[in-house]
Amino acid sequence: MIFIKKYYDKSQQYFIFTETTRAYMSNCIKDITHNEAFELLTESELLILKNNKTSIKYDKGEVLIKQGTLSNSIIFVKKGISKIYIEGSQKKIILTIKRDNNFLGLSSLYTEDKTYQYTVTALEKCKVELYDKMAFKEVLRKNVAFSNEIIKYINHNTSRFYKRLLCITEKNSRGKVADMILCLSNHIFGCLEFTIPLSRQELAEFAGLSMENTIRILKEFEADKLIKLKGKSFKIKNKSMLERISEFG
Amino acid sequence: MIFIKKYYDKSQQYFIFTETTRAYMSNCIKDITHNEAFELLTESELLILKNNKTSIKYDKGEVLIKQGTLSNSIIFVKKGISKIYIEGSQKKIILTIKRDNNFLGLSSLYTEDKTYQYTVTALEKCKVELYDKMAFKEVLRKNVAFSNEIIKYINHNTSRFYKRLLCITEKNSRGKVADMILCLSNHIFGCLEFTIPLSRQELAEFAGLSMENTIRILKEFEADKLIKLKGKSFKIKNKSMLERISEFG
DNA sequence: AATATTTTTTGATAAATATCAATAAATAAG
DNA sequence: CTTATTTATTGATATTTATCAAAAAATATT
Repeated sequence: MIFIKKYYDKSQQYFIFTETTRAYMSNCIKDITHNEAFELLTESELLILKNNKTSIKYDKGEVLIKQGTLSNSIIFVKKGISKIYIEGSQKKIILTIKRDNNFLGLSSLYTEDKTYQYTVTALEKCKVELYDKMAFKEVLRKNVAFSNEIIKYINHNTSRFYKRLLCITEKNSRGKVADMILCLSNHIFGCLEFTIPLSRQELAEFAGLSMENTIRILKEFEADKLIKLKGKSFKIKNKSMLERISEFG
Repeated sequence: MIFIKKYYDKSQQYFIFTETTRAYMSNCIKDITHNEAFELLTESELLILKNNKTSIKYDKGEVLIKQGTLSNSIIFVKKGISKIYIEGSQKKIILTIKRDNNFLGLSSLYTEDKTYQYTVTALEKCKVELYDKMAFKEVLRKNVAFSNEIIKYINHNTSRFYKRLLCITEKNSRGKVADMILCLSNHIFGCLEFTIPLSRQELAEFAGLSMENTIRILKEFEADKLIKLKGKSFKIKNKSMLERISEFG
């Protein structure tokens, strides 16, 4: 159980450590979809939602949720990838990238602060449904199975943030970048080759680093044949090494 | 709205910035107590909990919840302060300090991963009640008002972590230490003079810094008459300056 | 296609923070 | 009360990371 902290060192091996007793666990746990929640609703409850629903299409770059505005809606993203981020006074940090069939805004349910805690923008064309929060809460009050399913989604989200917080405090910059690449691969795209809808600046905001540093590490990974880069297209060539860098870096 | 980032500079003023349009918002939002939830329960529901309850006393330093173990209980802390932290492979990070009348383990409800995500240890003598998770879930299923109140607690917690994540990524070390002091003052002790039940190492884990760096900054704050230190006893002497350091640092 | 604009990349440098080592202070143990 | 042990502090140094500036590449505009 003793790990001697190392530094990623091109000349020798990547790592020097004594034991490897733990299996690798990605910090980016698999996301879950939220569509099953609707199956728990009765006809009349579905009708309440239907009567208080607006369907909207967003183009790439458009804002679905703006941090600080009143949270009047619960959003269900039917189609499209979006990024959730917090805007600080000087920096932005991308909390997560969300795929289809996910709720947005659940974390503003029942809070004293009636505003959204984060901003969400579309990374590609998105089809969403806006549910009036009052109506949504009415359904929550009526249907306890639905309510508990929502708890499940919220807690799943929380788990991810615990991991993220640990990642950000504990890992060095290479570990953060490796973790991000694995997260994109495992969680968002589900394959080893993908094209990201993010700029280098956004990648940096996702990793929690400066843009220059992020780029430099990506290039370093490329030079060491861990990944192949071409603009926004990524190819993972040595996943297990990335995992080790993510874990020990 | 333009802030010229500064560095805390003893010789001149602490900060150089052009405008101050935003009001200070602590990153450590006031914690809420969880005891009102019980008032939402019927006699029979209270009985279910009562029949599946164990009352335990913990001494200082004892582990209430251990990260990675099966989450079989929902804990209600009746009395005493505890620390919640995540154990990484090389570092620990204290998520928060919890006071009386708070649930622990709510974030493990309905998650696929059946284990606790964090460790909780008593910082002083604690009186807690362990509720069997099955029984707790049964009550959740029966009582939607209770269930929604639990959502409220979970989301309140989430809000705090968003702020914490931002704090950790955005602030420099002085900002982090200032924020921590304000958090202890506002949130945990509710006054300007208090004695912390934490070692310097634990303070560092709370701030997300090395111990040496944390100590140095504390001494710096003391030299600049922002705080008065004596071992574990703290006295805040210039709160507004700490707030500015927390906000701009 | 030529030009302007933005994004990405590289290099040099400065700043921030962690680490290591040594000492001092506080607490515990005998 | 003295000694041992842990915790806190200080100083020196190395490492990490951000920042600034400039160049290259990619994209958008005319």
